[in-house]
Amino acid sequence: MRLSKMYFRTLREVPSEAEIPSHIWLLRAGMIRRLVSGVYGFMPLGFRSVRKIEEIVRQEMDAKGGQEIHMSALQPAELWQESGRWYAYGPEMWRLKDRNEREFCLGPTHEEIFTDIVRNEVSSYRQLPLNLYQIQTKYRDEKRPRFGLMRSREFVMKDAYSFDRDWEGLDQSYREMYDAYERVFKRCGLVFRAVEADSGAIGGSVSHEFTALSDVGESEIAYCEHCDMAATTERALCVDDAPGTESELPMEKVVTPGTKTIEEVASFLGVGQTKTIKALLFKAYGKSEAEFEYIGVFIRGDRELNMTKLINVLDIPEHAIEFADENEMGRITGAVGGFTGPVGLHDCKVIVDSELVGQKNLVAGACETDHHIINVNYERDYRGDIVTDLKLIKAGDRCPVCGAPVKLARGIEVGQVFKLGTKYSKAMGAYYKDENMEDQLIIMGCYGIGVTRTLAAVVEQHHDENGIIWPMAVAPYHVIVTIVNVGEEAQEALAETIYKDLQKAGAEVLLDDRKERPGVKFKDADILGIPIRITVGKKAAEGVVEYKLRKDSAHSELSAQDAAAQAICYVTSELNR
RNA sequence: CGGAGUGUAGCGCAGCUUGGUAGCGCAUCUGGUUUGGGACCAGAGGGCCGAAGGUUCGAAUCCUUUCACUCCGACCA
Repeated sequence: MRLSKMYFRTLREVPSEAEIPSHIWLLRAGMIRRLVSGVYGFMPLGFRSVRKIEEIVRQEMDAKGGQEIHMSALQPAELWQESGRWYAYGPEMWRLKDRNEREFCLGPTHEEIFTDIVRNEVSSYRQLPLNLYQIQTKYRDEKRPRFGLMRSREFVMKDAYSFDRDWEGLDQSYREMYDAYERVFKRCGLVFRAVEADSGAIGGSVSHEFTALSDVGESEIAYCEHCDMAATTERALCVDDAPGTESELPMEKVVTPGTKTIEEVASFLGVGQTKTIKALLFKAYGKSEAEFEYIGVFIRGDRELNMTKLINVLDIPEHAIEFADENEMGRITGAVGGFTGPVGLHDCKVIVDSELVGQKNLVAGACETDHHIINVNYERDYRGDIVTDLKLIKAGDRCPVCGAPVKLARGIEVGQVFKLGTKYSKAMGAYYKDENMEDQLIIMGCYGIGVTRTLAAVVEQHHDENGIIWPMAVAPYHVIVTIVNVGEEAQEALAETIYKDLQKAGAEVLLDDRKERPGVKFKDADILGIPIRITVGKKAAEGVVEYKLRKDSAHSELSAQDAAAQAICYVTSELNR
């Protein structure tokens, strides 16, 4: 492709909408363009890279026996009502009606649709196992679209669904997808880690998230350097501190004026935050706005609540719970916010973090404004309707597997795999007949890769202060041949020769034949991040060119033939890594 | 959704406090000189100042309402 003919424009300045490197460079390289918040279009160069990722995904899916299909993004509400997710999915689902007022959504994911297809077509155990996938546009009306392709409202996703006879089959399918994912992300040039994850709105029991490590990532993982433990922080189990050994002292109400926060209470009473109880009052909805209950949650004062653990134990969708407001708090506790405690709390479900059970003589709110109670002990003074781990893991906490201190890291969630089990087959009636002509539920798994997010993650990990540095496998082109001075016949002729030779040898080549000054071309080549740069300049008459890799600063002078040969060799070796 | 901020030419911004009918850099077009890391000179085109109301002789500027966008928090591929 000749740059003089290509539809692209690099930007000299950083658009004000962009904050993080992937967003900045994809915009500046002219690869993407925003339509509205969270919705982007792909320009020729950007779309080529998207297709490269898709192709890698296809190859790895097909290698595991996956079969590609393509379902509509437009989905009827009925299927979602069958699975129960029409309500559970919440406001993130993009809903619409047709002219007859029939309800639809733009698919945020496709479990229902694939289950529906399969229940109608699969009837015998002989048709299983089955793995179907698609690469398709998904819609999620995100609360807060952010960071360009990182969190967008329209995005390209590969979603695969496995259908097995039994749990052993699912284990096998899951393992194969897991392997395929490792290959996909490795081929894309990502540094990533597979970690245990919560299954969230998708459901199921076991799940792993593939996280491309990056400081700008929105996903946080906890891992251990002494064992294999690695999990998202929302999933990671926490180890309770050892129980206190001191004897239980009698409770005593004390006056603590204006001490609303844990810090204030602890410093007012001169105790550590580990000797306090943090109280959080929530309002949780059932199936409708009218049906709700109040939930009092108690954890040790120095801990943070893990919201995911809470909604999991309550078995409600995330959008069905909110903090109680000041009026409700007053009604339930009889005090203003900041003085809620578990002792004498009525009309409210009480959920207690397991760690509190063993801790002795703690400080808690007295459910009376400006008062706390000291020497509060579990069992003797209060009990929970539910006692479970509700803590958010933090750096330095003990590893739940081996006890060593855990570390935290940030990353971009580029893929996730789930063992769904029978969640959808049961709700939607997807059965097969076994050897004895008996109906059996199909056992399902589902597997997603954020294709466009992967593109952003690649840029996030592969750039410098001058622009993108594409890994060969996802680069829009392999080589860029720059004519330093268009108009000089020797340069033009030699560049044309190299351009055609490289193309004949199978390389994807850009020829910068624009009537621009050299500086402009070099800057653009850096921004675009094409892995190999061949510069045809002053020594063209002698048949000599410069050969340089985008990732290196040094270049070498070679004959045109040698440069072309070296380029082909490098492309081949990189693609086969 | 809560909090903060911003909407002025394709992009980045100034002007707004103290109203007087819109400007700078980049980009674009023309001519010329340049040509190894985002050139220079001369000239030109391009904006219902986010939208709607209001105040005023007069509004980008003041007031009200609204929409959009970005950032910080809770959620996901």
